[in-house]
Amino acid sequence: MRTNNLSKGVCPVRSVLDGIGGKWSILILDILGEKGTMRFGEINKVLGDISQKMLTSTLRLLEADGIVSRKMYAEIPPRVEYELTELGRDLLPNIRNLIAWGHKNIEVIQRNRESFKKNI
Amino acid sequence: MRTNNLSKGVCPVRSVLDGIGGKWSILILDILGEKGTMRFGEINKVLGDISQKMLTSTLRLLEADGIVSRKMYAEIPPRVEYELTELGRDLLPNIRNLIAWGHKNIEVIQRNRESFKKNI
DNA sequence: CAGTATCCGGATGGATACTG
DNA sequence: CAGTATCCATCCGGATACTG
Repeated sequence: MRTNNLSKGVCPVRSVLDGIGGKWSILILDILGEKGTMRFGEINKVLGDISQKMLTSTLRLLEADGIVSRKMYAEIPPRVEYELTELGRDLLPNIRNLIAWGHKNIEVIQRNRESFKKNI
Repeated sequence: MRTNNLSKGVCPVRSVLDGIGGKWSILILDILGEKGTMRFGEINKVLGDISQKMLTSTLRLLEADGIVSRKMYAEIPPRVEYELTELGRDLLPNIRNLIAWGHKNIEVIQRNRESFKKNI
């Protein structure tokens, strides 16, 4: 399926993974998968320490890939709702597995990091 | 399990995901999982367009987490071999699933990106 | 061979102010 | 409310040169 050359031109999967490999994408997908539909401010609040700028650009990226949908309501004040598309819901289990793995192994990894620091 | 607050202090899983969320980590884990044991130069060659610097630092990061092991042989010229640890092999299926998902949906995503660009 | 050291440009990401 | 625009510091990552 894959050749033994992973350079960018030969392995286009990299461009896909780059999209969801961003600093915030996984978190956003996870929380959207859990809540179903969320407003901009709601996501912003749940994530806690993301800036408006990063949230906007990450949502745009996911929207461009067709992983997240964006619905704007012509109201005052404006309301914008985000949710996973079918593609996004298909991706979700993979994300969830990764997060679950992280949870399961977080103590081990933190110990590994500690002992690695000492053996320098 | 998880609260509704994903900020860094509250959700330590983020630090774990940050490690494997690097630009090259997924690729390296995948290829190591396939080949079993690889030398530095071999990985460098397969990845094609990674710099020595990035390969070194990514390998160090994965090593610190205990996901990759590093064995150095006192020879001239030196030989260093990398392979997945048990923890790394446990992580591998998740990585593989993500890559498989990327392969499966790459055409759709590329089309989505195209049409998104036009509708601006 | 498998790195380390250094330099450097560009991308990333935060803070702030402003707008429909 | 949900952004956009701008400025700015930091980090990322490539190129190059050097070393055990």
